[in-house]
Amino acid sequence: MEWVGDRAMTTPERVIERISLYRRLLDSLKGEGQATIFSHELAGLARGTATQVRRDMMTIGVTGSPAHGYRAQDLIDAIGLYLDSPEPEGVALVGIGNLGRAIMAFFQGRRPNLRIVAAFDVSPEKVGRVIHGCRCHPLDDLERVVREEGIRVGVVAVPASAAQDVADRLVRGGVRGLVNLAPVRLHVPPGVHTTHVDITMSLEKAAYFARQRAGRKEGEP
Amino acid sequence: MEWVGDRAMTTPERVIERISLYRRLLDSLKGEGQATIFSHELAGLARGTATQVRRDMMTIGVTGSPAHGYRAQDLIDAIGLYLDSPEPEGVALVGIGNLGRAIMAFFQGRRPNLRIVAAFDVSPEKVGRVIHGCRCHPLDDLERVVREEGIRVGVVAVPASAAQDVADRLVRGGVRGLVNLAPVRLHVPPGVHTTHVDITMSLEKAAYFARQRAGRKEGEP
DNA sequence: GCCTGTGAAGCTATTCACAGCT
DNA sequence: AGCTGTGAATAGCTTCACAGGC
Repeated sequence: MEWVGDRAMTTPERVIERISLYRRLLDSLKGEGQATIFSHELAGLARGTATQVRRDMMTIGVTGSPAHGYRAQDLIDAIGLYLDSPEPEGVALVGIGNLGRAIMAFFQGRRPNLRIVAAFDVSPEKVGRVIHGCRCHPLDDLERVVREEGIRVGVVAVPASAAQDVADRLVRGGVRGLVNLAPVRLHVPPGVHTTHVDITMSLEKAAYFARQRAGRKEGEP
Repeated sequence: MEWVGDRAMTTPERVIERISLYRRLLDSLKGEGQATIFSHELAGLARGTATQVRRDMMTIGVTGSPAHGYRAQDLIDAIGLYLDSPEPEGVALVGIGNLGRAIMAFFQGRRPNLRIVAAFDVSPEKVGRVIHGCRCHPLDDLERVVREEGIRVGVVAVPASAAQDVADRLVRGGVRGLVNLAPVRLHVPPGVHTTHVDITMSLEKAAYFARQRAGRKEGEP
């Protein structure tokens, strides 16, 4: 984090999104044995511009060399330092329907520092089971478990009608960051961050822009 | 749509996202019998500002009255005119895992104009079945079916390793708008729009912003 | 040459501020 | 008084352009 005077310069969301993406790209790159990368290469993978990549590198304090570009490991480390919490962080997942299970499956051992450690559902037949290595609790225990485990991040994967109630409980339990997958806008107190993942909206958007074809030669989305 | 000369003024993504959201909010509002709405009310629901709502109204060409605000039905109609295709539009969904099924379930009769009409999967035991009223085809038929049905919008809900291949097939079949749920960046030819829905990224972002504490200061050059 | 790092310029999106209406 | 519609101002983000280094 950068500071100006005694005020924290909070990094823009867009930058956080991009460096999260960079890390994933670099991870898979490293699997292929590539040790260094130029800004224009990373830009190509991330579908951005080289200048923007270099700006982002400035933001996270990484510096490369004109001869070889950036060392992939440097980037990964710097991004980790920038994005991750120093200690492992637990995530609560609420709603173990198809969506919830998809998220669990996907997150399985993906980032060691950010693990789904508790799941919640109203459905009694899911409670008590262990899905993808994660214990399932009844919804009524949400606030207590979240507080006891010191969980600060929650994922809302319940139907729209239940989303606000679930968010309220999570916040009461101490959660400060939410990912909401329900197609509603949550109301949360100041100091709690929520990012909305709205698949309906994305589909409508894609349909709209699909119908905007016949654009001139200009290429980039 | 606005035009400048003979060139389409393409509406910014952000605006499309917001008006899609407005419509959903208005739909549920109408269910409760509210016929008119002020900009500040809609802004409250959408977590935006009243000015921004009024700007968006300008964009889609809706005008309200100082006395009663906007007529909800006017807004819904105008948004439909702006966002929706004149004829019903089919969507192809690729990947019938948890994520794909969640999307199907959610979209069930949601927007009459935008329906998932074909699903695809590699897994033989899914093929041939009808899930959520939608026929499941083998992946090999993707290009043919998409072309035959004139499908222009596709949803990629397959594992990361398969996403680019699926996207290529969709595009070859004639798709011009993609929603990608896999955690990779797709490479598509100019003229094809893709919107990325990246749950991993959202989670990392939420975790980052949840942690607004006085952390380390970035130091050594 | 081709690269990085970065001040400055250029754009885009959002907000301000106020005229005009009811 | 309270609201809409909107030019003007502002804030935020991206790209340009070039100095400096291999």
